[in-house]
Amino acid sequence: MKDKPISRINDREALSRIGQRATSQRALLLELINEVEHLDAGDLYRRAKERQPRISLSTVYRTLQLFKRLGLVQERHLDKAHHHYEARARAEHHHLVCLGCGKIIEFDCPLCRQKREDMARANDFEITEVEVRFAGYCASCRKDRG
Amino acid sequence: MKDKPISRINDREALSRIGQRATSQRALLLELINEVEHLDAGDLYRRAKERQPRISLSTVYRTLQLFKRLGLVQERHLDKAHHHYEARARAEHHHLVCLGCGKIIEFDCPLCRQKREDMARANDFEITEVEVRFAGYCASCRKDRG
DNA sequence: GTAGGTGCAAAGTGTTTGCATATAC
DNA sequence: GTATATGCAAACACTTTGCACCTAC
Repeated sequence: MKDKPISRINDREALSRIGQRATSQRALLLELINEVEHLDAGDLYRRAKERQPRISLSTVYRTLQLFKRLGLVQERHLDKAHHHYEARARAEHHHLVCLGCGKIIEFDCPLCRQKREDMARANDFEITEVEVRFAGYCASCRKDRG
Repeated sequence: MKDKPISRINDREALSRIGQRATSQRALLLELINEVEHLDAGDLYRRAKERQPRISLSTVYRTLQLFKRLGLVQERHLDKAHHHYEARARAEHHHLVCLGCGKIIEFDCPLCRQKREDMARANDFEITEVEVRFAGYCASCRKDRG
């Protein structure tokens, strides 16, 4: 089990520090996003409801938009159906996804970081999002498919 | 303007050669996909309708699924709202997207090809999809935002 | 002639929005 | 007290599906 970011005392405080109203919903969602990886809005809603049964799905969506705007989370496109979100504090990393079982393996790619620099310079772009996604089938899913 | 793949005589023939019924709708859609890049289902539908006004959106979706299954097109996630499709015959390449004006710059990345190999070997994966997406703001959109 | 494809309308998803109520500050 | 966030339900956009008719082979 991973440690929470040590710099954060608690989520309400983190919110007010950046000038946002610290509602219980926002604090809870921020906590969940920092605890669990690759959640989509539905996952987040289900988990949030366990602790705060009256929370609504629209609040989850609105809060995710807010967090995205604040740079607290990053949106990922790991499968076609939904967006996944992960805490932005984490180091840049990428995803290898199994299309059979949905397993996600994270990896680092220094070469991609280099490529990003090169592309930004060559095209006079300010690059703010990087997404490298490999997908396929893991060993055991390959076995199952024959 | 790019040449069509030279190996293809015409799209009806291409379809029957792979054992699929060569309907006029399929031939038209195949042609459009080979002509224009990064179309989404809606674009494709609108363009197809110009030449075949009775074609339906469900046919477009169903045909895209078929083509995907046959490996004729590849699905891309260039923005959140829709999937984009491109002809698979083309060499592996990636996308730099401007979040301001939507401009798409394609690029090649030999280093990513290398990384793909490494990841496949290290994790015993068969990697079938590779997606590298950089997004940000081009020079003129940066100017507009101040 | 028959298996399979098409068009249409209806149903499904995931996501956004309008509005009255509730809450943080 | 007031500006802002929430919950709910309704609206949206994209995609899929059921079914009767049509078409390629």
